[in-house]
Amino acid sequence: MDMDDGECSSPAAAAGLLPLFGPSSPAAESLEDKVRRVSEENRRLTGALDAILADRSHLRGALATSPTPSCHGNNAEVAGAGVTAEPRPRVRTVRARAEAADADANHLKDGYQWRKYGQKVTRDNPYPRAYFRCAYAPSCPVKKKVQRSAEDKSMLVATYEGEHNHEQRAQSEYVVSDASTTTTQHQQQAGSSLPCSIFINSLGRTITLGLAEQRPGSNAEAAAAAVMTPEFRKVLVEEIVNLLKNDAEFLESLTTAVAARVTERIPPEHIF
DNA sequence: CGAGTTTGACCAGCGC
DNA sequence: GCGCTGGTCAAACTCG
Repeated sequence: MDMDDGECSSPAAAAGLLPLFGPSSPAAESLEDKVRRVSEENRRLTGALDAILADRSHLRGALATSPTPSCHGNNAEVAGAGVTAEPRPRVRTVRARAEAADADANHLKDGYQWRKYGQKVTRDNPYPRAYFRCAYAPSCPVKKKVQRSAEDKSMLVATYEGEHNHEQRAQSEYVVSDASTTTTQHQQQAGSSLPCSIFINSLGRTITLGLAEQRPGSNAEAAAAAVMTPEFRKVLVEEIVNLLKNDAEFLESLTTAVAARVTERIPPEHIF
């Protein structure tokens, strides 16, 4: 998904144009126009998602037919989610394409500082798994496991465990979607939780979508079917739209682009 | 010299 | 009980 809009930062945007999503939008663009454009954007995103989902379908197929991968250790910890009433550490799985600088090390930039405390070669993956703790706050309970995908070595799979008890976002990268809990819950809570992860990198103008790792005992085919439903895709698009609305950099770029478009349409005689 | 990383050892959980 | 596996520890090492 190409989010690169080119160089579009401007002093006007920095000075603060009228808010695009606010109640006092300029009359230059009618509400219907805005709705139409948002709908078009929605369709465009849906199309892009179709392509992504199609690309993932063969992986899901392999997942459904192969013997349960990664069915020990950390995943076993997750396997009980939903079975017991005990609160468990929040577990999120994020897949992201490794940047060139990260290609050698199992580093996945997510805005937090991490300290590596271990590395292990696991049975199902020839690539070593790295273990990280949050280095920002010693008391922060969050842990992260990063391992290169065995299927696509350019993909890094990061598993986050727990919640940060502090605020520290050093970069404009947000890990947004929750890939925790069981597949059953994904299906039941399709309106609030997606069985995949979304990784938005505003700096690189990229969005990476990834399916969550299948948990032991989950029905991979059912999960794949759930992913392909129009409801899921609608929820996914809504999630992305919400995320982009909250992304200051994206909003700034969008505002600037819209301002430029509006300026183009203003007759020269109306420009001082 | 201090902070961060590496890596072998150790421990706990699980299945047989 | 034993072996296998993932997770963690901590001493040694590296780097700025």
